[in-house]
Amino acid sequence: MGMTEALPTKRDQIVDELRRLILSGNLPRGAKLPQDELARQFSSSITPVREALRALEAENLVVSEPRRGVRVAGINFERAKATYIIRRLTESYAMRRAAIRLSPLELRQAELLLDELNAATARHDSDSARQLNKRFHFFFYERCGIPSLVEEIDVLWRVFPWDLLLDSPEPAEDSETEHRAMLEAVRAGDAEAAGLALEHHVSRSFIALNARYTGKPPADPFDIAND
Amino acid sequence: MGMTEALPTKRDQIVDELRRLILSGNLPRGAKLPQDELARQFSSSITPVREALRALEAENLVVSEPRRGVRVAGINFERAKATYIIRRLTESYAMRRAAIRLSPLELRQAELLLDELNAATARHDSDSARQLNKRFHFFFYERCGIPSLVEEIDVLWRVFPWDLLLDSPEPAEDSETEHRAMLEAVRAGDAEAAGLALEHHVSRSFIALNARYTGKPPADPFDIAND
DNA sequence: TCCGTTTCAAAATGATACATTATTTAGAGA
DNA sequence: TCTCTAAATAATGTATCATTTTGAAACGGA
Repeated sequence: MGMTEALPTKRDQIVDELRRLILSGNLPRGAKLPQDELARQFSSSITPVREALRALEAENLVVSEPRRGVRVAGINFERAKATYIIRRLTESYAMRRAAIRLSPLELRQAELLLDELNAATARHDSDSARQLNKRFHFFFYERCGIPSLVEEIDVLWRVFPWDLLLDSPEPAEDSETEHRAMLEAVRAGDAEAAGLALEHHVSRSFIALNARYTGKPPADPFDIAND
Repeated sequence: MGMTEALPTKRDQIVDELRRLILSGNLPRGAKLPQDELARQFSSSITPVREALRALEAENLVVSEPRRGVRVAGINFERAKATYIIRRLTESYAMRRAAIRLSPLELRQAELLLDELNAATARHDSDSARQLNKRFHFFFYERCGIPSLVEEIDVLWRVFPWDLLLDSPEPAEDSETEHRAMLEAVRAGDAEAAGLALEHHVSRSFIALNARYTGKPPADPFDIAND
């Protein structure tokens, strides 16, 4: 077979694993990341570790002070807010495009995905749920007709501080309802409704986070007149 | 004084210098970047060079194929398209917010900036023109009330492949008309009109680029039904 | 000549070891 | 307890080497 096998280098494996550990909350914000210890844990020499840390530094996932080492980057709520705003704008645009491009078969596949996701949520399998949530969202985005845009949205998801949401998981019913609304809007071929459903989904998520962090009343922070 | 002196490491110097060389065009797109040669040129060992290349890779300034080395990133028209889309969405949102926040004094300042910009364009001072263009745009964005969002827009402008526009500069009259439209919409306090004016500005720029690169008729690529 | 295979050199990756420098910690002395 | 000093710690940088892969050159048969 002409399959070109992906040959991941050790440094890439370390980058991916560290990113996963950070975003999943296993490595708390501010934790020190000593090269020799990482090398031991990843069964490698320090050379790939040092390269991996530079890559993560450029992603703003870790911060480095010269000669003092590298730490997991602290929470930057303001940055998270900007990411939410850009996610909301960009993903709703992709959603509008996808809404008029999905075939009936693909719609059925999306529905099956949603069922899987809801099942995982119901049995509190948060690992599967998160994975399926991403697959459900990207099932639409990937059909927006602009691959490079999907790539950029993927970057937004990768750098998104998911661990912010860890301690107080989102209300499952809300998410379920919103996902269903997105699906139904797409089924109806209503691009505008699909885009709005996604905007509402992202907004509601941020409003909850915002209220928890700032203690402010849940006014819509996306309203151009607010803040 | 409690000034903490910045102590640049060698790898940071290499990152900065390579970035400068790439963005200034001294290192052409696609050029190979062999570690040992770079080490020689920067009078360092290979280790700092390898770390520097990882950082630049995360910035998308260079691309690396495993076991095949690192090259200066080539022009990626598809990626430029995604950047245009995200710019259009994000900057028009910032513009809408700014439109209801500018004071009469600031409006006057914006007008003076625009006069300066038009003057620079008229005398074909493209360096000043580009700088003033950015100042004019960001004069609004910076008043949207969300600093972190401005930061992200700034990243979009920094990563933007401006050299794509080098050989055929934009029609100056179009830009001038559109800038004026933005300003007048803000003067009227019409957030929606200001946002739309900016969307039109970005769209028109991309349509021209798109036509030149793909030879396609100038259908609006932002229309969700197109492509 | 054209095409595929073999061989070989170059380069990236990874592993060690060590020097240098700055930070942190521990401890002695006040 | 506080401060200063000294050792330990850790990051940075240098130097070499082994391994693996790629790219190209050499080779040989159709």
